[in-house]
Amino acid sequence: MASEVRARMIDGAAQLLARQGLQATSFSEVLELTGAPRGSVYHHFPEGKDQMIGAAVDRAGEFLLAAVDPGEGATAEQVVERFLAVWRAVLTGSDCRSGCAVVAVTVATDSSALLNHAAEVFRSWRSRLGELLEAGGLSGEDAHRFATVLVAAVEGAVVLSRADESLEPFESVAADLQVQVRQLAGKG
Amino acid sequence: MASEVRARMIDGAAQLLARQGLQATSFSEVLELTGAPRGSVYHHFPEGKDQMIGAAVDRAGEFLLAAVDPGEGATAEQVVERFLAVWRAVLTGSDCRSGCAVVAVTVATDSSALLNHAAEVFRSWRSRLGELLEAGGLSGEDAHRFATVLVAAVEGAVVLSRADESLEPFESVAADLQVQVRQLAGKG
DNA sequence: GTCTATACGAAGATAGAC
DNA sequence: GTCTATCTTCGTATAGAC
Repeated sequence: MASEVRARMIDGAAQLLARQGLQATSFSEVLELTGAPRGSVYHHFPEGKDQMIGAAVDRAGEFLLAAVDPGEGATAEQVVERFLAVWRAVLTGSDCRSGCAVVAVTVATDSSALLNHAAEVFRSWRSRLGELLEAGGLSGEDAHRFATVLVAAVEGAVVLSRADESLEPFESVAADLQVQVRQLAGKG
Repeated sequence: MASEVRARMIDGAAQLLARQGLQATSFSEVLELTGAPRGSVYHHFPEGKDQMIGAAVDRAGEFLLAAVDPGEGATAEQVVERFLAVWRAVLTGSDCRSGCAVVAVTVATDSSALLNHAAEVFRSWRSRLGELLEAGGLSGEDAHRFATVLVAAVEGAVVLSRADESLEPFESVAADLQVQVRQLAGKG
């Protein structure tokens, strides 16, 4: 199926972005990683590289939304723990060499189309986490304010851990965020 | 003077990194931005591009340390405000198109030498902010834990604001960090 | 849908003159 | 210290066959 090769390329691009950044996410690398046929590049992405990168950013966004979605009745603390668990897994599963594909694109592109993809992903994360935190017991105001801090702090912590080649910065920030959400939940 | 051209190139590279990322920070771009003579590239950086980038990362690190250094007797709140002010200025002075050079390198390189430069810069920021926060009234434990969150959250917020082409994510995170430091200062 | 071949430009790096 | 010229490699993109 056509879309199967396309999907593999998008997933591969997202992985490469997270691990090596935008520059290293070339068609050659994606083809090598996925085993996709070279001839299908411009068949599946007639608008070229930015189209593939944009799709990879969207994919990374959807992946996190799916991973963070709890069953019924998650507390705010559990929502935070779930979000942290996703990123902890990214770091531990790669010896801290992998990070966030969306951040990698955001800091390395001039294309306003790609920036819009990234902005939309971040907005969707903040929005969904805000909803889940509110459903988990926080006030609407606290929930949406804290969701923004949560996304920013975790993204920053992932960068720090990649630089440090160590989980320590991430875990330090993670512990602090858990304390914060407990405080907010306790005051309600 | 030889080192004057070299210093201009390093400053220019740091600016380009912050604004356009590692890929776009080519020798050609640096020469165009700084007006440095093309012939001096491998005179000043015999080890090539990574040497220039590493120097630019170090430079960005030192710049922030200098900018955040207060006069005598700054409170913890003032230390936080000062750190935030530096990054707010970076964003407002560039229509949110500029971010952090160190982050840009961290997410875009495989070189462990460059990662070490970045890690050392982040470590120096956390360490110095921790000292200043402790001098500003926080307990030693609170100071160093909060310094890490501060760096991570602000770096993440700068990325979010670049993607969003808006100061809103940054200011939302900034407000939250100020509330946090006030709480920590109040409990002491 | 996939292939090969190739055009085109950019970037890093080197050589040798001045 | 700086210059021009050049080499090599690589990445994007296109053309046209199968």
